[in-house]
Amino acid sequence: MTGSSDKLHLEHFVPYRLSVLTNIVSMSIADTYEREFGLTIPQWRVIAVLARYPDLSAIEVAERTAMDKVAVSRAVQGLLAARRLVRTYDSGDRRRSRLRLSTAGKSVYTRVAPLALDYEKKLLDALSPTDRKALDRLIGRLVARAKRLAAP
Amino acid sequence: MTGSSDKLHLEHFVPYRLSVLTNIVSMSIADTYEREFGLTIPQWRVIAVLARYPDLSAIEVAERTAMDKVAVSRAVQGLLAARRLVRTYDSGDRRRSRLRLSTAGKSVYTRVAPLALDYEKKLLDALSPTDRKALDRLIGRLVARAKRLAAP
DNA sequence: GATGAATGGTTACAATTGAAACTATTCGCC
DNA sequence: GGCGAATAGTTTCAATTGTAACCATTCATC
Repeated sequence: MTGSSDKLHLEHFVPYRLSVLTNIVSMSIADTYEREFGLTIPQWRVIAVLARYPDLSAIEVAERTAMDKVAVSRAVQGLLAARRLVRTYDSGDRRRSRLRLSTAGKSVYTRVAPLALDYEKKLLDALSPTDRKALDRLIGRLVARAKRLAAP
Repeated sequence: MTGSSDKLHLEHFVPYRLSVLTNIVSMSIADTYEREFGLTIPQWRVIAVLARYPDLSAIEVAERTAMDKVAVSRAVQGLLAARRLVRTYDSGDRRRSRLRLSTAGKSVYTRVAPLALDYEKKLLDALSPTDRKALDRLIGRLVARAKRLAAP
């Protein structure tokens, strides 16, 4: 019994479709952040996580943003140069940085966060409340599964 | 009435979660294709679409793979160098190429396609049949909406 | 308390990607 | 049939990203 699923059509292949969706979404967002705030997406992620959890180290930021430490290091450099971040070092372990938003950084956050939520809202307006819940659950399950499949 | 949705938590922000999911999936796939077949993802997309629709031009390939013409040009170069593709030119319009898989290219396709479908199957095993249908529908709607939001 | 392994973070270099300019050909129009 | 605009595809150069090597500091063990 050979279902339609055993022939490969790119336009029905889930990894491809996810990639197309994510690209469109990420590019829309990146455009806005870059144009209006001079922020890259990695920089925005760092700001978002530090707004909620101040005084994380770079590695802790990496864990919470799904970025690697090099990406965090570069995002932090940019934000420091723009004076949107203040960096000190842990007195107990001088390898560890402590990162927090400057006043300017907080201001960027309070201006960008509503835009981000607004975009998300507009995107999810395509779905019914039930579908929104389903999407959330599906993404969670797929991430868990994809991680397990990638593990070895 | 301020629901939980008006504070931004990266870990619940749909564009972020989509990006994380897509990265994990794409990297798993890219690893396999690269390691076992020396194929990049753009190259794989070109092969997949030409397996189904032979004799497309580069621009037609671009339309069907959501890639831009530069990405297609580079993928085609790699595939030509590996002798996995044959290129001729349209006799009526000599700007247009006609691309088709060589014997070697077809052989790559028949070996990669089952792996791709198998990965997709394993990924979707995390979901019930109902959820799989739902995912398909949700992705479709989100793509349509994201395109409209990006349009202006 | 010295010494090698581990950790936090940065830097350097190569590979990938994106944007714009470029070539070749064809189309539209007079 | 000639001339400017448009199209197919490539190339070039800069910017981004990935990988590995690299410091500095701390930890574990002796």
